[in-house]
Amino acid sequence: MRIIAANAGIAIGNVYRYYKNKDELFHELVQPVYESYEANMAEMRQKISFSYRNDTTDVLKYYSNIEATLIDLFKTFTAEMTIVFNRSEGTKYEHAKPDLIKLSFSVIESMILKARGTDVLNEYETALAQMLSSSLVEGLCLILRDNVEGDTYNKLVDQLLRIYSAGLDSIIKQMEASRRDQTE
Amino acid sequence: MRIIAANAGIAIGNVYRYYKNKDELFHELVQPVYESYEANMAEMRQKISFSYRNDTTDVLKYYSNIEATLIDLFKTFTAEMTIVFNRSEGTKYEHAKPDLIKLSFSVIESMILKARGTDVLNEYETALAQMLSSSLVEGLCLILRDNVEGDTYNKLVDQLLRIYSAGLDSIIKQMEASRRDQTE
Amino acid sequence: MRIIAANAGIAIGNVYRYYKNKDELFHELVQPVYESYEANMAEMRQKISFSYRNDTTDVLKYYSNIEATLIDLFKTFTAEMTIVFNRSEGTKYEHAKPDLIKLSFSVIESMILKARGTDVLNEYETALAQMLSSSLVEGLCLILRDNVEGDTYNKLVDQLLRIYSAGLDSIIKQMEASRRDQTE
Amino acid sequence: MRIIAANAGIAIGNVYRYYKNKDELFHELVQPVYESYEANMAEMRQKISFSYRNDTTDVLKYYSNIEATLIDLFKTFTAEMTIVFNRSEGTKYEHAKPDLIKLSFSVIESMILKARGTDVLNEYETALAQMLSSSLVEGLCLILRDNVEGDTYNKLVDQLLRIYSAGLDSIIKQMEASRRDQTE
DNA sequence: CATGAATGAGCTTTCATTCAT
DNA sequence: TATGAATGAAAGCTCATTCAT
Repeated sequence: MRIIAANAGIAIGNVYRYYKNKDELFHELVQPVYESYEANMAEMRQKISFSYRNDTTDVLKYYSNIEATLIDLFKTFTAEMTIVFNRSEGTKYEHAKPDLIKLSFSVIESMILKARGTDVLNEYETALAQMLSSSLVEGLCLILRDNVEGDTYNKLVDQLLRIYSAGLDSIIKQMEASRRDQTE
Repeated sequence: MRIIAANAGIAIGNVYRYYKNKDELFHELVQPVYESYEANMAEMRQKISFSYRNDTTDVLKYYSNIEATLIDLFKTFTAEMTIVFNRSEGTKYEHAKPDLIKLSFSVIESMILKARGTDVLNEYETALAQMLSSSLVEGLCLILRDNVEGDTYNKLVDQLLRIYSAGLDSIIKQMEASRRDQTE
Repeated sequence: MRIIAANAGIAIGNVYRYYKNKDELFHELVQPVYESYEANMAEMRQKISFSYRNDTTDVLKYYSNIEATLIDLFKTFTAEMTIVFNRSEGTKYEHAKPDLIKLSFSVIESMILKARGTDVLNEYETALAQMLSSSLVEGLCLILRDNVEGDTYNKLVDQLLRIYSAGLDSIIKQMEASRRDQTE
Repeated sequence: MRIIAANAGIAIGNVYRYYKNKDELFHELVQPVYESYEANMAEMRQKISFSYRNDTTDVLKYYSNIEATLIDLFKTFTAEMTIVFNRSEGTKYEHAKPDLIKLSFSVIESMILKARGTDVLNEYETALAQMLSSSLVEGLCLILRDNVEGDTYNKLVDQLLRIYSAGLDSIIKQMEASRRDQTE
């Protein structure tokens, strides 16, 4: 609190005029960004569940959605989003990153289920989907964390998404092939 | 220290019978694992620099090496390696993960340089190589962090490496193509 | 306690077989020496009060008595007596040195009273007697503290007593002279 | 620190606003007084070594110098000087009293050497000079410790110095006499 | 009897928080 | 409103004391 006050160029006591305590200061800072993130997440979930019902499976499209949202948020609130994603253990924001991973997981999951023609993922498939979604999200976080310039941002996110998309494609094809083999 | 003692089910004073202070407890725990990791890193660096001189560029092979080493260490010392990789800010272990990323970076760098026929990466290529190496290492960390069972470990790491390898291949091909275009 | 046990060459726990706690160990060590000292003090007080009544004023004789007693005790129990005289603040032995000083004071006091022909010391005389007695005792303590060899012990104590005795004599004579002046 | 804070009537945390830690509190208190003392000691040493070269041996004069210095310091900083002289074991001030004793010793030593016509003190003479200097210094400390009023201060110190001076004189004469006996 | 691992009260120090000015 | 001196809970650490072996 001393350091925060010093950086703000005000007296320590004065911080408490605007924020009841350290916790409130933290929330007041992160809350609006987090709410914006949550709203976008809800929208994305809806879009994705809609496209399921309409049998569209263009993965890249969903990810582009997520991408645009995140890039926007990160560009505007880099520090806050970094806190939400990487420094929120023990706060109510700690589920932010896991939520994004869950969303990503559900997309990958439905693709695998379609490819395999089954209803439930087996143990390995679950681990695989979990790994892909979390490493992808982690990768996106890294890009956003390390790159200041906007143009590079977009290019790198595109590259990463393309890599994961291609990787997922090949995994799906593999699965479809092995499914045909088993059927014959 | 109180919490550690409580978790260990012993009195706080007793912790100090076995570890001189909080710092020593930390190092005593992490040091041997870290040393093992450093030794493996040194070996990997040698192998990689050797293969450079002999013009072998089978990326997968290097990554398999790194993979095997890390998997071994993480399997045996999951908690300690997690600390070294994710909780070592402000300690002498903090460069462990960056070092691995640097190693990965140098592999990717040399591949790009060969494909482009140049000596130095431009700004975007640097950002790309940085992104690929750090997201790959982060992905490996995630797998190792989240998966207990040994067999799944290996399969997932293989998958991730295959994805990045394929992604890198396509990027390289793209670059070679654009190079030919420029030359003609 | 650890250090004491280590010096004694026994385990820490074993110390508590013989001494209930640190306080008791301290008292058990110092008590007998202190009692011996107290007994001697009582005796000296009696002798001195006896000689008062019999109008003997050979100061040196009383001091020789105190001297012999202290030398004996210090020679036999150097460490313990040093504790009693110099390291007993906050314990029941803390009055040991003040008591000796008081005794010495009472001797000097009675000599001054006789020389001045009065019943009570004035403020300056009190301070003087206090200074002489305490510095003498302190001097004796120093000799006993710093000198190991017995023979030197005695010679130095003799020297110091002679100096203070002569000093006292000259002060007394001064006082008697100024008394005569005032009377005439 | 709790006790110091309690005695000061403030909270423990507040002590650390004014003193970085316990050590600094101690030094901040004692340092200026100690420096003043050291400066005076240096001056005294110079004066004494000068008078040696000029064959003046008026002991009383040197002691008066020391006396005036100490009285001044003790009067102004009674508590601090008491700490420097009696409570400084294990700190950098612990040599303060020994230094004063050494100075006093060197004065007495040179007087004895002159009286004896020798170059080096024998064992007994060393012990005697040591005893006289340390008991004198201790006596001065006692006066300064116990007496608040300034006038009494000076008178008592004068008395003590006169006693030791006279005692030293008689010892010196004794030595000169025994020297003549040996020569004849 | 002897041992030393285990205990926990109490120490110095830090830092979020309060409140008189 | 703004200030920063004052507060005290809690952290790391020490050491006299206990107790199972």
